Amino acid sequence: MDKSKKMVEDCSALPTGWKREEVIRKSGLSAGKSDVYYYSPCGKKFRSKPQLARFIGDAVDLTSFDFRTGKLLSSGVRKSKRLKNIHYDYNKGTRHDASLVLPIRQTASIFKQPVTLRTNHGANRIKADPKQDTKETPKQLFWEKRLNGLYACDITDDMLQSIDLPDGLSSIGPNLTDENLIQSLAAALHLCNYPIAGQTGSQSQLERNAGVYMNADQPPCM
DNA sequence: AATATCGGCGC
DNA sequence: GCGCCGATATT
Repeated sequence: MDKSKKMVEDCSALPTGWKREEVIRKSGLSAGKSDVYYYSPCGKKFRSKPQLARFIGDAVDLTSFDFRTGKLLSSGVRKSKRLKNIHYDYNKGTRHDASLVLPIRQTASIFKQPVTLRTNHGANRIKADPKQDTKETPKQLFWEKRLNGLYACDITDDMLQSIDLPDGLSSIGPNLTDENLIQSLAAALHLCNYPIAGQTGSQSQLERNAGVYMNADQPPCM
């Protein structure tokens, strides 16, 4: 068989590193029919959607994934590349950005990997409703830096102007741009059901060791 | 033995 | 008709 490069293309609907291959049957009764295969980043070959689903588990929701075409099947798929990480949750009727599903580390591996987490020390935790407090999920510090370089746009693909940072608000943390802080605040307002108060630790503490003194539940600002 | 390819069952 | 996977061919 052909040892040169196979016709294997990157699959946009799956994590980076996954490949898709389509081979046409050239003989037999089913000549002309095609078979579709996928290759995981570690090289394992998959030849059916059930087989694929068993390996990726809950990491990716494949209900809207069409195995044959390799694309997300929905009535109106956005063609913009900027939106390719955004999937639609048909159960809840809400959009989900992969970068906002925080506790899952984003790697090329098909296996879910544990994320090293920092638990908030009780002393510097923001006071919150006890009922909601039990349901809180841990976050990575400065996770919103992953939002850098992403922009909102309207249906005509025109970029929306980001709003300016209000006076009296300063960002805390390494290389955090004003725009990134805006994104962080917007995400906090969207995701949190408790007051957004910013950081409460002293400035010098935060500068010295953000890993210890930062409150990951609050945006990196004060 | 491992992999590529086609057959064909079952939904 | 087609997805899926067993059966068979190929290396």
